[in-house]
Amino acid sequence: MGIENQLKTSVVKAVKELYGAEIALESIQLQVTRKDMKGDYTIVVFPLLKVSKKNPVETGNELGAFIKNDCQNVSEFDVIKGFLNIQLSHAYWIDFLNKIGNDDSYGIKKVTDESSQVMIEYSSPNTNKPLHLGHIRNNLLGYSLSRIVEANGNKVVKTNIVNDRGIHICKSMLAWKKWGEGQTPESTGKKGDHLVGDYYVRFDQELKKEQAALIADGASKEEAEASSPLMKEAREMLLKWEANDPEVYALWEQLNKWVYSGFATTYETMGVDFDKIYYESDTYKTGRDMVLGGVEKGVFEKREDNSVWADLEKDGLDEKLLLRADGTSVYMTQDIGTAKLRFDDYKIDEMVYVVGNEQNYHFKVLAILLDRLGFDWGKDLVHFSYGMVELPEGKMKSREGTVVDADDLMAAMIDTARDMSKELGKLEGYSEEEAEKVYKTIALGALKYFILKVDPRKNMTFDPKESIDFNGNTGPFIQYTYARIQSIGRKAADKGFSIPDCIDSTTILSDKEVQLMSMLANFPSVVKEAGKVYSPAVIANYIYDMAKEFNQFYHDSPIAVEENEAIRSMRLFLCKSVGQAIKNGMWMLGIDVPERM
RNA sequence: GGUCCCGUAGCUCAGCUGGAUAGAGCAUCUCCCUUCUAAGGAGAGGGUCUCAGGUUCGAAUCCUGACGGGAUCACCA
Repeated sequence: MGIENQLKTSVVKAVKELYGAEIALESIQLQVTRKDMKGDYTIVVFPLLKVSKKNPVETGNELGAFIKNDCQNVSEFDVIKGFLNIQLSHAYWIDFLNKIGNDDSYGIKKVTDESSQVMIEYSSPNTNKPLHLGHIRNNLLGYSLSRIVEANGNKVVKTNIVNDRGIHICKSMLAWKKWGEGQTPESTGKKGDHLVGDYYVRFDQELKKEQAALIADGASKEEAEASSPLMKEAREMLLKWEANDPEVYALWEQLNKWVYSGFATTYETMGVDFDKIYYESDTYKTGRDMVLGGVEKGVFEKREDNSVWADLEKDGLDEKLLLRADGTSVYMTQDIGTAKLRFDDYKIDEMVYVVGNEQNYHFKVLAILLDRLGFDWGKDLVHFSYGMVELPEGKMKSREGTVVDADDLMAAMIDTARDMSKELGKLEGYSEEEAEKVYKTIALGALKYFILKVDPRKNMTFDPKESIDFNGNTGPFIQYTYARIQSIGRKAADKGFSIPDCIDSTTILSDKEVQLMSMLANFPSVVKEAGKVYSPAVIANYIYDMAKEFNQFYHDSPIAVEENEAIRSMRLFLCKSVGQAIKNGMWMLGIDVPERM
């Protein structure tokens, strides 16, 4: 039985014996004691006054005395106002540390054959332009989420749906064909996704020019948009693509190949990956079949013009188009098809979509539609809805060139990490290659932590200047703490001290040491909470607190240089445990920790 | 206009299943490297938790309303 339940059980017993009342275990308010107060756990006595019929302090004292007597792990208690603060014995904490100290996967539950399987969709890029800051948040959240879900003992399938089809793709294809002069990533030395992205921008520029010319000739804005030859050409290209025109198809394949190789590099740098990638070009037809099947089953309605609709009025929503009059699919159709294929491929107990909150409505509708089509999990699908990333000067707008490119951002941060590291002279003795690896670890750690530490559902402001700061509440601060712990281990080894496998139960502990152990003890429940609310931020803030706490301990307690052997051993063992928890927590964020920095 | 989300220090954010004196980081100002990594530690200043009601022994946290900001309501994706 865990300590929290021991304490609660003891309270129930106390209430019964002292006041003759039966209370439910769950009704007891037990919390971790505030850091600035003496004690490890706190029982809030206010709710118990009804049965004790005494004042808070008196009740607290009576309960405290009983519990101290009843529960052997309790060594002290004191009552402040209506709060009963309980202190556990040092022997309890040492026993706790001995239990977890040698567990490399502390905080991470084992995945077994019986575990549920959770599919997590994230990233989902368009193949007409490179990844930007918004995608970074998506990718980091999705990846971290997959780790957190796994750490909670679930099997995870990471998946990506690539939006490789549609008019936007044709725009870059057309522009490259018209003005590309056969340029390739090799001939330009450009990453494939950037090259294709350039032509997407080019299309937009040329289109604007064309429309401006039409308007100058007296056409209205609407007329200009409707009659633009470029747009017409793009639409024709889409039709040809759908009809499998060999030339268009070959062009599409070539540009996509470039984009995919560009994306692969970006994903690699970012440190994310997928177990299974779906392509919209493969799923949209299935979606169309599903919708037509729905018409036959009578759950959708076909109109005179051949368009297909879902009536969502009884769900309090509007009508939703599922197939256009010309039979082509829309966004929703594709998601239905993708869902079908996924469920054919995997046994999925839970489906999580990591998609921005601007699509809340879309997923609300999707859940209803999947449910109507007979997917058991349809109405239970999880839309992990995260907020937008804004810049200090406002929203990112691709047309105004205020988009922060993912590759540029990561490269800039690696440069900063390199400069700073060299200036501090921390990596002397490392080869160029080893040092580069550390720079990258630090840079990506800073970026990932910066983004993951904020509550995912909130909009966040990304200040490039601030993200490059490696001091304070940052990824590098935590990485540094980890590196420090490793350094202590090396120092101890140099002096011929080894880290013990367990420590003696009579060792005396300082308040700070108990505080650290108590924080370590919370790790599993933090992981559980993060999994429940799908929030990497919960993990991030927890590790930060732990690192901060450790640095205070480090500052005023000698560890490897401590003279007393029992204390030195205990501290080394504690260091190791904290290091492991930091490493595992960072793993859940998808952040690596360096041995030196 | 309907629906949904957000509003906490100058800035960026924690805290929100109701509990003790509302916490960090950045920025500003002090101090600490002849003990293990100063990417660190200690301290100071900075708050009517948007506002107004309500529920409660107790509200930043729950409820209602207002104000401010955002998203969405396409035969776009």
